[in-house]
Amino acid sequence: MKYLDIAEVAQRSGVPASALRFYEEKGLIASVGRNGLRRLFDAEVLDRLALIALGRAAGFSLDEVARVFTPRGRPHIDRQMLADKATELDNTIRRLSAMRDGLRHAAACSASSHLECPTFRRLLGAAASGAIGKRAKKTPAR
Amino acid sequence: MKYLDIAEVAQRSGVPASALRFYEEKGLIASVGRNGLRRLFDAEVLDRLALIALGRAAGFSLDEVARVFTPRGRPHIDRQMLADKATELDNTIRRLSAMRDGLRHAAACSASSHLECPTFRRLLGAAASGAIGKRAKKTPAR
DNA sequence: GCTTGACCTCAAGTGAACTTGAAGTGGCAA
DNA sequence: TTGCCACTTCAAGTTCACTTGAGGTCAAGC
Repeated sequence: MKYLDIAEVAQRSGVPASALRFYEEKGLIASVGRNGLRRLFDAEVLDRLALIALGRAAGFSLDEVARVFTPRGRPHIDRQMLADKATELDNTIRRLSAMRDGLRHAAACSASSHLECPTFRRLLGAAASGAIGKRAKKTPAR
Repeated sequence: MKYLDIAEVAQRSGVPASALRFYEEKGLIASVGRNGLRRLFDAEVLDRLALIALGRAAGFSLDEVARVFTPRGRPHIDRQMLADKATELDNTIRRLSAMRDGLRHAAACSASSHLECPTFRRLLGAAASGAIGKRAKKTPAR
C-alpha cells in the first residue's frame, strides 16, 4: 500500500503541515509510521481530515471533534449529537436571518440617521438585549 | 443632565466594566468626564454599546466596528456596507443551511457507518474542499 | 477625620487554533 | 561521500476580545 508523506497530505487536504503536526499532537489524526524522521500517513487520514473540517464547519471546537467524532480509533458518530448540532445550527440560522433582514432594511431605509429608524432601533434593541447575542465568524482564511 | 457611572452603564448594558474600559481604550466609546477617578458616561453610550453589540452580532470585529460604524464621533453608517454585510450573512446562512441538512440526514441515515453514506460523504467532500470552509461560532457567553 | 470599598491604572494572563523560528536529522541525488 | 533540503522537535509567538491581579486613589458615609 502507498503511504503519504506529510507534504502530500498537506497538499491534498489543503491543511498546512504545521496544522497536521498540531492535529497529531492533539490526537485528532495519527501517522502510521516514519520514513526516517518523516511521518507517513495512510490515505485514510484524508477522510479523517474531511471529518475534522466538517466538524469545525459545524461549529465544533477541535476538542469537541476529538471527543465526539473519534471516541476511539475509527470514527463512530453519535446520531443524537448530530441532530442536536443541526438544531443548534437552525437557531443560528434564524438569528442570522433576522440580522440580515435588519441590515437589509437599514441599508434601504430613508431615515436620515439609522438611529432614528424604528426598524434599526429594534435591531439595536435585539442586539443589546442579547436576543441575538451570538455571532457568525469566519475562519481565518486558512 | 444625568451622567452614568461605569457601574450603571455596565448594569444597564450588560457589558462588564472591564470591557467598557477596554472599549474606551480602543476608542469605541468615550467617557464625558470624571468624578474623581470615576468615569462618567453620557446616556448616549448605551446606544453606542447597542451598536457595537449589533456589529459584533453581524460578524464585525471590534476593529471593524471602530472603523466602519464610527468614522468620527456620531455613528454614520455606510449603507453599502450594511448591504454588503447582509449579502455576506446570506452566504453564511446558505452554507449553514447545507450543513444543517447534511447533519440532519446523517443523523437519520441508516448506513452502518457514516463514512458509507453517500450523502455524508458528499458533505465530507464539501467540507474538505472548503465549499463550506467557514464556520459559525458562538460568542463566549458573556 | 477616618474607614470603606468601588473605582482607578497597568501589566499580565486566558484560550483557541495554529504559525513561526531555531537548531537538528537523514534520505536521496550527484 | 558529500551536500542539499524537506522534514523533524520544541518553545515561543500571534490574534481576538477580554479578564484578572496587584497596588493605588478618593468620594461618601459614619
